[in-house]
Amino acid sequence: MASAAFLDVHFTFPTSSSNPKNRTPLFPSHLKPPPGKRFFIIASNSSKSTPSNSASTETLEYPNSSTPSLSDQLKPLSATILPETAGKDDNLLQTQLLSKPKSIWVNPTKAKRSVLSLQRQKRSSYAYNPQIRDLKQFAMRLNECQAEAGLMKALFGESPHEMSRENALLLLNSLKHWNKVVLFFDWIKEEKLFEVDTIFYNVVMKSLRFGRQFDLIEELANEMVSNGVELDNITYSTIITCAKRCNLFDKALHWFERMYKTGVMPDEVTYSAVLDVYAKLGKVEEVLSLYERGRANGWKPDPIAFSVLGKMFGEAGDYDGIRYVLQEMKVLDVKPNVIVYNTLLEAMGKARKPGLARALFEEMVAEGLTPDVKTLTALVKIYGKARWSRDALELWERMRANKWPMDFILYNTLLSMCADIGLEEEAEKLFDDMKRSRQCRPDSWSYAAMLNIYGSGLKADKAMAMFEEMSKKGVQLNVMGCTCLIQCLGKTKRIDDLVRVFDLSLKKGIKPDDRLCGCLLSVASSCDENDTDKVLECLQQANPKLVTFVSIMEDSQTSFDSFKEEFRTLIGETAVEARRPFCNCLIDICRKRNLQERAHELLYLGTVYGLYPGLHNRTSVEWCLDVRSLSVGAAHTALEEWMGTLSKAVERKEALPELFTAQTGAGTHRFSQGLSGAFASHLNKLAAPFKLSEDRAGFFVASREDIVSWVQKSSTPHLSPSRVVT
DNA sequence: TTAGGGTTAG
Repeated sequence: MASAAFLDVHFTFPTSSSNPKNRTPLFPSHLKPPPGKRFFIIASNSSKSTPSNSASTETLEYPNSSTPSLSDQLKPLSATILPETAGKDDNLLQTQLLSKPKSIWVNPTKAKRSVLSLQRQKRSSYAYNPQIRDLKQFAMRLNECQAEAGLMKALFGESPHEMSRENALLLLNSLKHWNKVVLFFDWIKEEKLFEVDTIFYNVVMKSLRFGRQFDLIEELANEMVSNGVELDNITYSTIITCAKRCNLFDKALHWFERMYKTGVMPDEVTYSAVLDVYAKLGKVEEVLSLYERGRANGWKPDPIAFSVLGKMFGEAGDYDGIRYVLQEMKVLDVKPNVIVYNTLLEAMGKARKPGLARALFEEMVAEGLTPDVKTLTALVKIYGKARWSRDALELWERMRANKWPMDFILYNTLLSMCADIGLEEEAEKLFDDMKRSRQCRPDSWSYAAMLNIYGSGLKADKAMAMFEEMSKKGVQLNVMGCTCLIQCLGKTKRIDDLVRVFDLSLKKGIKPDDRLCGCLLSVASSCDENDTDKVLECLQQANPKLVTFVSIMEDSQTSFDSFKEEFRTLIGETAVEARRPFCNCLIDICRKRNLQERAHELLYLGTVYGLYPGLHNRTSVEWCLDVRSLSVGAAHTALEEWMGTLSKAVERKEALPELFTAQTGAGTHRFSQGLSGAFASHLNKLAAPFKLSEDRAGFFVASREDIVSWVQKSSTPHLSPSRVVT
């Protein structure tokens, strides 16, 4: 019988070796657990493994009722037994574990106790059922029937054939909604037609999983236990994956631990399902620990297990991890299938490795695999984010030449890629393709991508035409499309159109998010007073607290302390990605209204709350002000603040570096254009001695001598920083 | 296609 158990769970064997002295040592001497440490027990009293899928009849004794959780148990394991093995190849692992007295659980020539059964659970075969047609028809009738529970149960008795075990199973499999499946199952039990066994429970659970009814699944599992019906690997994997899909990860792990406790050894399906649970929890160490443990026991992971690992490393943006997965597959001679390639491509994208993603894709094609829509979607997205226009366009050509499959997500991803790279004509062509295609009509995402393209190119007429077209075709505008359009209308100063679009959007049910509010605030910060009021009226409907903050900001009676408190509350309630834009726009508004001190206070607060990380960089040879993530007004404010700081440093005769630089970026990014020019004119206004660098694009530079002489020449204390930020 | 695991969109 299987008798692996986790950790310091003591168990007794009702066999000749129940005396601990007769057992093979649990750990090789070099792997003995340090005193007081808990360990994962994976060894056994027997040199032969007898994996079993059935519930154990062995008595398991527990020293106490509070068994440590699996993750607690895994921690000491990963920290002590196998810490340096993760990420290394299998040979090394073998060498490490075989170097001293032979471990009973790593010797590949011997079968051994393991954490998983190396044999997948066998399914029972079934004979062809000649009544299948009638029963399927009967199932169809039941599926269409809307009757209440009592009537449904009466209908079950009208089966065209005798309700034998086989017929009932067939019918159970053919019912679509979990509600009816449960009703039918209850009926079978009430009628006592035959004993329901594990397979029946498994079929019902599968249906419940589809309906995400974890509570009901757990109820059934407990019913099995009380009725003495065996829970097998299929039962456990269904329970575990249902819990996972319902985001009940603790439940998933609870049932996994329970398997071991009741002596059921997981097979590779259950095991990889659990790897995925840990992966989804972001518990990389635990996943690797289980993985290595399985490997040390002779498990040859299949593509599905590697897909789980690949996805996990992708989520973590861990490139070394991705390489590890590739390496392991190579060592074990496991050929990746399309899904594994897709997962690894996604992962490469998340790890920001476009070149390696391209190489992997070529390898996949060279292996003779045909990329599917997910493969292509992943790659298109990667090229777009990397702004690799040539590769993106070549790929598109290839897709058409090879007649590779397309779907609406891929079309939309291609459109988004065009927006990222600024390929207007190509996007228009794609959009037309899409309109002509039978399966893929443009939807909200497609239109949002087009609005993004026209918006960033400031093509307000075309953007408005898209907006009208959507309305005519009955395509719902989404919040992203709305944001792109509003941004475009704001930048092209079509404020009346903007107000109309905004009002219509609200009527159509758009729920403004913080990005849209940031966009409105940005428009408000850049137009004349009359228009600003119109935009703030829109903002009032979307985010009244933000508008209130603007008036607090303008009120000279507001003390710094209460201003700070208001700012803290506002930013705390704002989505992370919109915080810096909010602060930038608020500073711009202050500068436009000649509220310089408030602008400096906002920059200070923004820095304190971490909205401008890396604004100031100091080394012994160079002090740099990096304003690339600032708006024009915020960059001006930061420059003034910095020059004030530098003046003080000179006056105090502090040690200064040789070089001072201000980095604005070269303006190649479509959002940062204009910052360099605006910054230069402000330098000019302050008569600050920075010059555009000839050899470092996007940098303004000044020497120590320049700065010192500038300070000495400036007789009046023209710039006194309100609060020094360094 | 009749019981279980992995992959796509600001």
